[in-house]
Amino acid sequence: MSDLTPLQKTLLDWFEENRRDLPWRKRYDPYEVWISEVILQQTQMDRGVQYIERFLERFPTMESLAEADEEEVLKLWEGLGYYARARNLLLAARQMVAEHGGTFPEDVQTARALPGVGRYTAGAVLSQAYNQEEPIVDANVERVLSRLFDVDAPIKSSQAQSFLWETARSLIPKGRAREFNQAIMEFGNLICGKKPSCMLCPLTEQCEAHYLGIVDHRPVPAERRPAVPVEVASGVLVHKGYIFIQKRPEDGVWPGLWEFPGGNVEKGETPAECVVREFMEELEWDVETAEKIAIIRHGYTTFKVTLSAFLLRFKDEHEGWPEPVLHAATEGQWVSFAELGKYTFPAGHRKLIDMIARDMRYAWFV
DNA sequence: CAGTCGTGGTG
DNA sequence: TCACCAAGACT
Repeated sequence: MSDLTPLQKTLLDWFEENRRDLPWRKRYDPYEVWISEVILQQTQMDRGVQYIERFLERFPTMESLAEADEEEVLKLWEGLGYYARARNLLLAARQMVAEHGGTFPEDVQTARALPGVGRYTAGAVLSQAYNQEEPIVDANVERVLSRLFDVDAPIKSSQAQSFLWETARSLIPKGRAREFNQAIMEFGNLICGKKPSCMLCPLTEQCEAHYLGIVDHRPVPAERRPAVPVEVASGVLVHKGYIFIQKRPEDGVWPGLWEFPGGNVEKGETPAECVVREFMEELEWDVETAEKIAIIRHGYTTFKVTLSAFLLRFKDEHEGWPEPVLHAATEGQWVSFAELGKYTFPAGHRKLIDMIARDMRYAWFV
């Protein structure tokens, strides 16, 4: 421990003083670390922590998760996005119970063979749970290292990435990977953030970007394509007080989530015409719009979506329950409004449900 | 390897 | 209001 570089010592000392209480830091249990890391992928800490606590409360062990239903895992995931993570989590848990004695693998190759475990997550779990000297590079580490070493290549370029991973590996002090990896991430989160607090930083004297006065220009972001505007329309079909929902396919956007049927508004078509057409194409049902419920704006990945939502009814009288011919879903279901809470919806449709619940116009079926 | 995969916080 | 982006993985 005597041969720490100033950089290593400063980060470790800073972490000693400033480490936050986070869910997996009580025991560094491999299962808890793994769950936490997957939830935190592309997710901000403050938001992710709440999901971590709920998830670990419901599924405290590898075995309990392996026995879970996908529907329940998805429900816990609702609102987090990137829903393939949830299904991969379940698949990996079952794989670990079946093949690895219910524990997270202790070597990188085996760990990375698990669905949803990439370079970052493998290093994060192995270093934090087992104190193995495996590096990690996330957005926090990218900020810290790109500023300390003035990385001028675009941060996502293969050049920059190979430098970052090599550097991250070389910086790990012998026997202290658990502390150091967390230290550099926590530092990147609390001090060397998007808007860095250089006034509070104990590393300014070793920071090339600070010396050059270009901290705000590091890291160099990847050029980003502008979000494409998309207009969609969805319909809440009410029949005898019940609402029709369908389950999305296992691939593509929102895999395995439930939704109100609908689709993209084509050129020369109104949103209302779109919904009617979509119900015919997706379900072979002849419906008509009763009224417009709301317009909801939300974005996902490369799109910014304007969602027009309509209340629908069947065009013709129906004695019983018409059978849908599913063309865009794996399952269909008639449910009461109260039962909608048990299903997992994309954020935009969840917003729609909340709006309906609060609108007195719809008290008759809510 | 560049595109896909969400969402809410933030300035 | 809006662009940027976060403890990335997969194809």
